[in-house]
Amino acid sequence: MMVSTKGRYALTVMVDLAKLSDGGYVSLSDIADREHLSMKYLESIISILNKGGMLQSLRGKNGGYMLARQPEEYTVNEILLLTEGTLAPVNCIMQDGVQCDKAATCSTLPLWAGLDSVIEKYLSTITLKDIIDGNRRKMLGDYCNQCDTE
Amino acid sequence: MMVSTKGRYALTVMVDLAKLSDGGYVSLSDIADREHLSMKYLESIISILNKGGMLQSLRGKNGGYMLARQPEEYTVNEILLLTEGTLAPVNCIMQDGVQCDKAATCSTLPLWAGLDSVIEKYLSTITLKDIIDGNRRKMLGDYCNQCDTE
DNA sequence: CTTATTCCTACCTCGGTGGTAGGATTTACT
DNA sequence: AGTAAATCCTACCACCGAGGTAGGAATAAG
Repeated sequence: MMVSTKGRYALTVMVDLAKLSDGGYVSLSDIADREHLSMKYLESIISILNKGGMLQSLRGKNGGYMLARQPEEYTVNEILLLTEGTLAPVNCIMQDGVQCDKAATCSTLPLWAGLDSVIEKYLSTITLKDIIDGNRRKMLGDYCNQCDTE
Repeated sequence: MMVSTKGRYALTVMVDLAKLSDGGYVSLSDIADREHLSMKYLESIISILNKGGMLQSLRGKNGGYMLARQPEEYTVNEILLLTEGTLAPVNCIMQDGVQCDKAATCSTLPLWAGLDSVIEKYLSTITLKDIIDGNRRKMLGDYCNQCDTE
């Protein structure tokens, strides 16, 4: 498992807010109810998103959260990176280069680096807007770095 | 983390054996020494590979392991699938379809399915031969499902 | 001043990861 | 026949992150 519930719920929250963007502040209890998730657990997750500058928040009555930018300005990659810390598929790939001491002679390292790159490229092309629009062609089908001109 | 040491070491062992293919049986202690890994731990991993039909083994003195097929006939995907059980990046994607009860209405499911597909496609194109040949272009660069005619 | 909300800190349980330990069995070689 | 070298098998264990729960403090609207 590469993406835990933390990252998955974070994305769910962001999508939920994206659907309601330009509708004012949305309370966490509303989100939790709509998505059938524990509000207390969601609290710790949305806190990461908020501190990471993804959201605007307002405390007190009638407070809540809203997106800080437009839905098309968020990539899935940055949302997951913020909440998960890393999306590297293996321990020997770190976010800022390589950590293993056998790296220089490791035959399998290029494979892991390639996998990491493929994942990052895919997640960086999908935005919140793609998700709320249900852009299945972009998400599911015929993914290609170079052919895709859309 | 999507691939644990189990899968990583399994691939390392397979690559090690691929480099020595057509050289007779290779003992586990030789592999462990060469790769600087615990022999006892490797034992449990190579047992999975062996039972999965990936290897041929010979017990007793001068025994050991060798590949059951040619290096180019193994994809990284099948090796990792055997040892890790699943390569799904999230819990809501299973090897044989979808498990979550909210699947029908889930906005983010197509994204996870797409990610799963991208990972599987990449790992299925790389063989043990690519790794021992150090085919960096195929592993690292310019990966594309449709353009790639090689 | 009450109510609804975000914000903050601490705590807990469970299963998987990453091994270790010890021995039984099999085969080659002398 | 006997010994050494190897695979095979079962059991065990410590640690840590995942996936939450609990309780309250601060803040803002009405």
